[in-house]
Amino acid sequence: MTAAPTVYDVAERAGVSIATVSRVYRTPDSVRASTRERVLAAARELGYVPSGNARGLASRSTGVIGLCFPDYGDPAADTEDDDTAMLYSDQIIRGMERAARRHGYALLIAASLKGGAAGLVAKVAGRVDGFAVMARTVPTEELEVISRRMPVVMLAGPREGTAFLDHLDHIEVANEDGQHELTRHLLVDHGVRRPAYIGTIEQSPDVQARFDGFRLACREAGVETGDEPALRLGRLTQEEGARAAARLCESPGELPDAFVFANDQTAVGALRELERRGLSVPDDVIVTGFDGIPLSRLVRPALTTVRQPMVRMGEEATELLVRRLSSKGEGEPVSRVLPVSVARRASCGCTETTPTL
Amino acid sequence: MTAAPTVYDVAERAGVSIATVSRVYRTPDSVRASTRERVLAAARELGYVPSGNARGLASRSTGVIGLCFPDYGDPAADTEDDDTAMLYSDQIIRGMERAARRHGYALLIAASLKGGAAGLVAKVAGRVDGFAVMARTVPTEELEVISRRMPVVMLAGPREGTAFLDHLDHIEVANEDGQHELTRHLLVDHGVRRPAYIGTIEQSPDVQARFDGFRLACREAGVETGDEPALRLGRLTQEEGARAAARLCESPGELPDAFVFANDQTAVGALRELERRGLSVPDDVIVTGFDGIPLSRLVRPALTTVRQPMVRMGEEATELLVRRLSSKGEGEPVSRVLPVSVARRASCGCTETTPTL
DNA sequence: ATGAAAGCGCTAACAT
DNA sequence: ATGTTAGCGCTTTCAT
Repeated sequence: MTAAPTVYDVAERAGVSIATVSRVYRTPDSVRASTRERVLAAARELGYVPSGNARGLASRSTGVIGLCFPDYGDPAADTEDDDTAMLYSDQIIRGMERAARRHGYALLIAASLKGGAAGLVAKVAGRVDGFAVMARTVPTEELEVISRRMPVVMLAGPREGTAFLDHLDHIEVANEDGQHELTRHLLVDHGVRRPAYIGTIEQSPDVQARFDGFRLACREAGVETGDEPALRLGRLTQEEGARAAARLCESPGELPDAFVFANDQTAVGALRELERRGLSVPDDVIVTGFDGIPLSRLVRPALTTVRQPMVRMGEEATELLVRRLSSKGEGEPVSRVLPVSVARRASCGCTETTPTL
Repeated sequence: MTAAPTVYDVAERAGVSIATVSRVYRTPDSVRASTRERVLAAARELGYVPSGNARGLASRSTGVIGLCFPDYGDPAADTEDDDTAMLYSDQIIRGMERAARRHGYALLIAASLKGGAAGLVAKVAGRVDGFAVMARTVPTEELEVISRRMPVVMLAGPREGTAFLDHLDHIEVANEDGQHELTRHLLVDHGVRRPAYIGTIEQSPDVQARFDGFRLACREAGVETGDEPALRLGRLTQEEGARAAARLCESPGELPDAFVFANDQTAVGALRELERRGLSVPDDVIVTGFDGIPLSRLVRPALTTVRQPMVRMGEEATELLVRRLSSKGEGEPVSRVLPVSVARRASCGCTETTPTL
């Protein structure tokens, strides 16, 4: 690896000053065409590439926005299925990148390490003009400090917990609305009367909002529910979902006519357990999820769920950042709620849509 | 947005020199514990975050690796399906990021803009310690120049064309082997005798290698094929695939007993066209693809195809880069070929595997 | 263990 | 239209 040429090398070779070289890259029109050509030629011959670091340092801007996301451990999915299971973070990344590209920004992504997110923010923050953070990724305190220096937008993904710093921009999805609509569908269109909600132990805002939507729908339909979910799970995994289904089946009294899960993973786990027990979905019991992960389409019966627009969330995050960047961060904090949509599939008794061709 | 505090601010507040502040962040052990605490405290109070740019400039390294990928236009998939369709680039990104994380690197991603990739490399190269490039993303010439200054690894994704710069590290998948194995399966296990290969007009190395694998299998099985694919397509899209199927159905003579497509998209298009014509897959004709995109599982019949390990490719890319970086780029260029695996599904007459639960 | 000072490669006034 | 000259915020010898 040879030492990289600098503006000085190019300038000397082209017989101009370094300022001219700089101009050729920043404002080509401010340089006479013939001069520009000479500079460009010299640069090409030398293999010159402007140092992003030096530029960033001198101009106080990088042309890069960032994303911090949690270390999702290894995807719960079997390795076989590795590339089918698209994680939230992947979708958000895609959305952010796409929008960033349109605005001429590149995207820097970094996940917290399993151990601690120590230094994650610092690492990213030091190299970008602004960034998005998936909730629960970094300590609130760190964000507090950094958001005074650059735009930060909080992404309330699924299963989050942190109280939001109220001066940050913030994007979330309509958890309550989605669960409400889905539940109403079960109650009104499928005549469900004894739905069981399966939530989590630690009440994250998202899961709480979903439960609220569930209860509201029940109340509206005159269906009785307690103030508590039928069950609370420690983690929202397939295993836990399967165990939840087992518990519900074995508990005394009448079997609920619908298992309403707080996410898709657990619902899929339940599907498996119910099949093992020889129970039919949706005939014996309806099962629904939340999130709309790809797997929800693949399972049989296909899972009725609430789809979250994660790609869109990424795009919105970028748009928000770019706007802040061009307005120097002025203006009130924005809080945006993205709409969700209910996917009515076979697990609630709706006709399954044909796979897209 | 307040002006960001610098080492000077922290140093002053902590009553030390800027060198000490710097040491606290780079080599904490070289600073007395009490001093370190004072510095850290001052930093916290001030909301100090080290400037990645300044660090990079002074130390000539960024702790970031990059990825340049092509602008895949908007995904062919319907918007509805947006989050189900995981692109290659997404998978490579995931793989690279995962591995990068393990080595303490962050990942900078940037796609070429539709128009031209002008400046893409420069933009990325200026901000990273090394990077990967998906084939056909940037002009060979630019890479030539840059690879003299930092590690660059070429990712021969699907449908590529550029001749490889032979001094770059390079990762590709076993296209020929995969197509060979798939074809042999059709010939030997399903008794196919008149397979038709559908390739592309511009012979990219990947597609060429696949065709070579196809021919080899045919030769071995004593099945006659020409030196040319039955059909060459302009673009590997679903539309083109559907048109190809139509052409093959309408051409005089016996219908081929298998359509062997160069990728999944086209195969899926063919599936649709065949269904429209009332032909049964695999009874009337077998259809196979190549790539193993998620959609290939979702269609009915599920598509038999060759799965490419794109996530793995991303991981390998990072590993290669990291190795080069720690060895200062010494050593011969590496060229790695990743194994692929055949997914036998319904479209060739194999029992369809139950969707993963 | 800590400090002083010289850059790192560029941009951004300010001249000319 | 082009050149001069300070920095930008850090790391890195070299001293102490």
